Amino acid sequence: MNITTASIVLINATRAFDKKYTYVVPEDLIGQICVGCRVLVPFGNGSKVKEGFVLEINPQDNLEKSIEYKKIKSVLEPYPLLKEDNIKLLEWMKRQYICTYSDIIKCMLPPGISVKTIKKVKLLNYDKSITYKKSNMNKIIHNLYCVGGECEYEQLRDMCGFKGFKGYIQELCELSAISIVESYEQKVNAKYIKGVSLARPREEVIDELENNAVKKIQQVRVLEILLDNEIVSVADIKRFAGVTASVLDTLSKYGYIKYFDIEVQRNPLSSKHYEKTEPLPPTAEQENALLLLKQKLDSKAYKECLIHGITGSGKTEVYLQLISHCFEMGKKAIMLVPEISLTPQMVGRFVSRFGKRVAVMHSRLSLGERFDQWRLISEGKVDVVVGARSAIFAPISNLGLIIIDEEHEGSYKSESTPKYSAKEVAQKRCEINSTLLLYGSATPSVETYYRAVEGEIDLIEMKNRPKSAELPSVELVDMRLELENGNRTPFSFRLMEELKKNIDNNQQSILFLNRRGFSTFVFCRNCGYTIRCPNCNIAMTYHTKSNRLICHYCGFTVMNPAKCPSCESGNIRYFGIGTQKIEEEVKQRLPNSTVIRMDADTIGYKNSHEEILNRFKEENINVMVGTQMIAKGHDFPNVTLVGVLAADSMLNVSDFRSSERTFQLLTQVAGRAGRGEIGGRVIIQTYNTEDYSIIAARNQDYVKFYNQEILIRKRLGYPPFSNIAIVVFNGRKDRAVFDAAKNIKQEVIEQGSSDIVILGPSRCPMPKIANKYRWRLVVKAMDLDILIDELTKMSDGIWKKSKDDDVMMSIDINPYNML
DNA sequence: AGCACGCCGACT
DNA sequence: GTCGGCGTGCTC
Repeated sequence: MNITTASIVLINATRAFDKKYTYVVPEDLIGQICVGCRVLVPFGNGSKVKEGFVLEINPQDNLEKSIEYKKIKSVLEPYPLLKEDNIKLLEWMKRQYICTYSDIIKCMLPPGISVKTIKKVKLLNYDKSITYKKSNMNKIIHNLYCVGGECEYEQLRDMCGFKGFKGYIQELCELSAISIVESYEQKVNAKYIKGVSLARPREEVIDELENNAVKKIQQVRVLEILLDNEIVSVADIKRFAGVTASVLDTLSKYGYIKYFDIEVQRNPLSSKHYEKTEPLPPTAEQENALLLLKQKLDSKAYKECLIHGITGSGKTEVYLQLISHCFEMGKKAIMLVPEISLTPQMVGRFVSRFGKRVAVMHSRLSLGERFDQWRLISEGKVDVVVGARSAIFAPISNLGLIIIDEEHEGSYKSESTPKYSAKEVAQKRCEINSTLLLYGSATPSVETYYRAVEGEIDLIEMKNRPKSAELPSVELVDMRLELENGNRTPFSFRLMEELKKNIDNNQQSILFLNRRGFSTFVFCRNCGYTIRCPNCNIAMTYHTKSNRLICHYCGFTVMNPAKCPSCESGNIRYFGIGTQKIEEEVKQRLPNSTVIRMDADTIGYKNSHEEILNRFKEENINVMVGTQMIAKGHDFPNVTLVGVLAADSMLNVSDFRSSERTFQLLTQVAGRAGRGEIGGRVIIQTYNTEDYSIIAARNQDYVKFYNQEILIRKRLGYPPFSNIAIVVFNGRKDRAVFDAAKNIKQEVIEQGSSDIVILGPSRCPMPKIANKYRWRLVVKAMDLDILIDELTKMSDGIWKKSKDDDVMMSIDINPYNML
C-alpha cells in the first residue's frame, strides 16, 4: 500500500533535536500539503503539538519498521510559506552559521506569524461529594475549581507542582471529570493590528504632563509620543518609547489611552506621492557599465560584479536601468541597502521609476506592514524588493538579480543568531538561481576588492561625476601642533576660522565625531603614539577599574604606563569626547550660531532621524554636530564645510578593520561637502598626519589605500587571508564561564587540529551583560571549512558538558565588529 | 527544551 | 502504597 511521508523540521528546536523527522501525511491532507508548508505535528513523549515546516514530500511503500511514525495534524496555510530557493539555503546556512533550521526559518518569515498553541483544561460536572482515591487527583480538581473551572495546562501543572501530572490528567479525562481543549493563536493576521491612541483630550494630557502629575517616566514617554502621533501601533510605541506592554496596560487602566484594532491599508508607501520618472540618458561611463552588466545578466549564469564608483558617479541610475533590463527578461530583483540609507530618498527613486512594482522591507515598518509587504512579494505581486539585510530572504520566485549597494557596510552582517552575512547568503542564492550578483561601493571592503583583484569578481570602475561637480578640497590639520601652540580645545585654529567664515557667508557646516562615548584607548598627545598589543598590533583598551590596558583580541594585558613609551612625555591620556560636549562648545565659542545635534540620543522614535535632517536643511541651521548617521544619504546643497574632529578615534579601535573604517568614513564624510554649486572644504583633524588611511582619504585615493592595507592584512594574517570567529561564553557564574571556555579550548587543542589557532579566553569588551559574565575565544583558521568544523565540534561539546552550569555559547564567524 | 522513566529514600 | 527528588535519554 502507498503511504506519503513528509520530512519536517520543527520550530523552536535546540541543536540537540534539530533534524528532519518523518511524518505520515494523512490521506485527507494529500494535495493540501506541499514543500515549504507550515504544519502542526505531534512531537515527543507527550505528543505535544508543535509548529513545523515541510522540507520534502516522498511517496513511500516501505517504511522503517522500528520507528513509530506519527501523522501530521493539520496544515496552517493552504500555500507554502517558504519558497523553493529559500529551502535550498537552509542546509547550507545551518552548517555555515552553526544554528538551527528554526533560527533560519524565522529570518525568512515576517515576525509575528508564529503560532502559539494553547492547551486548556476544563472542569466537567463538578461534584463536591466525589473524592478520588489519589490525593493528587483531588488537588487538580480543587485547583481547577478555584480558578473558575478552566485553566491553561502549563499553568495548572505549575500550580499543582507535583510529579506525574500528565498521568493524573489522563485518568481524570477517562473518568470524564475534566476535558482538554486545544487552540491556536497567531499574533499577526492579515488585516488588523493593535493600536493605541489618547483616551482624553490633548489639552488635559499636556496639562498633566506640565504639572508633573504623571510620575513614571515610561508613562510620560508614551504620552508624549501619542501627543505627536494620533494613532500608533502597539508594537511601534513599545519600541520607540522603550516600554513594555504593562506600561500601556496601566495607562489604559487609568483611562489615559485606549486600545483598538486598526484596519490599515498598511502600505508604507501610500502616504507619499512620487512623481513618475523616466530613465535618464546614461553617461558614457554608465553606458559602459550597463552594457557589461546586461551582458552578464543575459548569460544567465552565476556571476559576481563590483561597481567601484565614487560618490555621485550615478550608481543608482545604473541599478535602476539594470533592474529594468531584468524585468524585460521576465525576472525579478532584490536590492539591498544598508538600514541607515533606507531613507525616503532611496525608496523614492525606486517608487518613482517602478511604481507599484516595488516592495520595501526594513525594521522600521510595523509588524503589520512587514507582513503585508511580505505577502505581496510572496504572491508575486511585486517585481523588485528594496530592503535592508533581511530582505535577502524575500520570498521571490523567478529571481534574476541581486544588487548590494554600499557593499562595505557592516549592517549586512547580522549580530544576532543566526549571525549570517547577507553578502554570503546573496552569493548562495544567486548561485542557486544561476544569476548575477552586483555589489556597489565608493569604498569597497578590502575582502571584496581583493576578490576583484584576484579575478573572482568582475570590476567596473566609475570615476566621474555626471554633473562634473568638483570634488571637495581636503585639508589635514595636525593636532599635535595645535597643542604645542597652546590650543587645548577640540577645534583647531583652521577649523574655527572656516566655521566663522561659513557663518558669516550664511553657509552650513557639519562637524563630525565618531560614535559617542567611544571606547577608551590610550595615546600620547605629544607624539600621537598609541599603545598597541605586541601580539596583534591592535590598539589596547583602557580599563579604569584596574588601571590596566587589555587587548580584546588575545587577552594580553599590561599596566597603564605613566609615560609615553615612545617620547617619554607624561602627556599620555585616554581618548573620548561626546557629541553633546561638542555641541556645547560650539554654542559657547560661536554665540551667534545655531547648532543642531544628531546622535543616538536625539533619535527618538519613527522619522525623527528624518526630522532633524530636514530641520537642518530647511531652517538653514549653521552647524550640525553628529556621528556616523550624518555620513550617508542626504544631499545638503548649502553645506560647504565638513569638519572631522578626531579622525584618530576610529583609527585606534581594537579592531583590525579600524584603518579600513577610518578611510571609508572619512571618504564618505568628505562626500557630504559641496554637493551644491559652491565648492566644498573638508578639514580633518588628526594626531596621525602620517597614517596611510588618513592620507589616502585626503587624496581620495582608494587604490592606494587598498594596496597598503592588503599588505598589512597579509603580513598579520587577517581576512581575507584567514577566517576569524569569536566564540562568546556567558553564564551566571563567572568562574564556570571561564572554565567552560578554557576547557573547550583545551579539548580542541588536545584533538590536535594544527590548522587552527585559538586565542584567549579573555573577558569580552562588555564583560557582564544582564547579570551574565562573558568570556570569549578568538578562533582563527586559513580554511573556512576547517574553522566551521572545529566550531561545530565546540558547539556540540558544550551541550553535553555545561548543562548544569548554564553556560551558553554563541559563535560569530567573520564578524564585522571585533568588539 | 520538555517530558517520561527508573531508581531511591521518606512518609502516611 | 504513594510521593518527591534527581539523573538519563529520546523525540519521527
